[in-house]
Amino acid sequence: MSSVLVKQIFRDQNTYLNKTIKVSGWVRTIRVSKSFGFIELNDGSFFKNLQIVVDDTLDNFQQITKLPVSSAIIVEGELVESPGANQPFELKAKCIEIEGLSTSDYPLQKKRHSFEYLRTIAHLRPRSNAFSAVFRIRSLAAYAIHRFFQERNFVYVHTPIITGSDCEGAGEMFRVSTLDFENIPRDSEGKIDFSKDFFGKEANLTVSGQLEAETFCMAFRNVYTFGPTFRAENSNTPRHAAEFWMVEPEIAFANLEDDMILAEEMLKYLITYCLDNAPEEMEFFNKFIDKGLLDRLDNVVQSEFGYLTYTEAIDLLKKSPQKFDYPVEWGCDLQTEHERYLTEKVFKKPVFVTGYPKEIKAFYMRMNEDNRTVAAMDLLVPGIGEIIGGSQREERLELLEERMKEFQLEKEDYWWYLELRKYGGTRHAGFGLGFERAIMYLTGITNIRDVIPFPRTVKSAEF
RNA sequence: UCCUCGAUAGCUCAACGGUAGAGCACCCGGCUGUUAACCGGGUGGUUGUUGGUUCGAAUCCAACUCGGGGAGCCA
Repeated sequence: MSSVLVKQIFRDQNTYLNKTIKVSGWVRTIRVSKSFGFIELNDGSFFKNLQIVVDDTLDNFQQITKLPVSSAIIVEGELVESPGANQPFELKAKCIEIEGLSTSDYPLQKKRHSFEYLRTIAHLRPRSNAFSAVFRIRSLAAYAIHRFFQERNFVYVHTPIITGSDCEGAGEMFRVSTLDFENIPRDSEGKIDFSKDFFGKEANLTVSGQLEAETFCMAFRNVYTFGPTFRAENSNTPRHAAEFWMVEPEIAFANLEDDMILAEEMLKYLITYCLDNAPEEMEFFNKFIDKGLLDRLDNVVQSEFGYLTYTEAIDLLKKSPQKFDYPVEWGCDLQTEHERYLTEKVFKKPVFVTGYPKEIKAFYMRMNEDNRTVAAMDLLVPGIGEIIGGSQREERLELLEERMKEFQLEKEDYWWYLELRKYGGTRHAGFGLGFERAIMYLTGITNIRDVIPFPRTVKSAEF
């Protein structure tokens, strides 16, 4: 007899009810009396457990009742309606085979553990309810990203993880090198001789696939990247990791408005997909992690996102009755407290801020008519802050070169990027979505370390 | 990197200058429909590390390590 997945049983119970079936999984908990007992079995396919009823007609009943938590077993029995209130059906075991024993010092107990503790046992935490839910959502969300773009004929580009161009100034980078640290080659000026290194030049882990994505954008029109990204910043916050995943679409013949429409549709698609395909997990988050989660997500899906310009935002903040620690002045970057005020207090939903002063944004962003702001947008969401940053790209070669000069960037280092403007460059735009921040927003989990299977952060790369 | 709070049993916490405790977990026993099952008993500690103050330190002080929260940087 072949095994049935617990998810199949829950989704299609009429097919299996009153039939003899076989399931396999791990013991989450056992409750026993003298001659009968209950096992909660989780087989990994589904968030919920299947209740197994055992009694002393089983020839290994004594052994079964003493199984340590997390033992792996194979159960054959009849699926029947359950008289208990907490489950619609249960499996009356006829035969239980022990696949793999656990031991009584198994660290996960059947009570609530702190996220801090679970982080110290990252190899076991996917077996807990919360992380089982988080990582199934992460998987579904990744799939939803691909579906969203593929349905719209976007081409998925694998931009390089190792990059030779120190582009963008998007952040501190991790160096990639095979040089012998004990014996570093030097040139005649005493500087490190990277011509002796593996790539014959300095190389780093990517901080963004955007510049490479733009090359494919000019060939495939609409493209996206989805992969790991690295920042070597000494950030110690619940929202930053050294290794994280980013989604970066890039669209041709498009302006900033098209970019924002795409971002809004993508986020709504992502939320809807997870609500539709993992209702049990989403209910769990709503019940145990963040009581207002489902209401908030529903609100996001239903409502139009807010829009305002940076200049309007500054005016709003200046008129605000709320006192801020940092002064508000046109030309300054918005502080976290300002962003939170806008998205949490004023709009109470996701809000796009556009048209930032050129001095505080990257060189590739398109100059506006006023010659002092650029066509940039940040999407701010309640509880997380900035979740998306994007812009229309500067397609006018002279203006782009001028901006690079202001940023003291060498034209030669960006020769291929500049050629995109030379050979039939078009209006184009794109954005970056922090995948983990999206997962945090979807689940209500407040620490990025708890939405990454094995998080890498400052002073931490265990597992 | 800065500010701030914390570290006591496997886990979550109490004890706040005078013999280190509870709940859960775990072990033993009981229980014929449990739901973080229940009832009875038991095991379990160099109080993060190092140094200092004191007759006496989990408790006061200092440094370090690690962790939480806030800020900066950003996604």
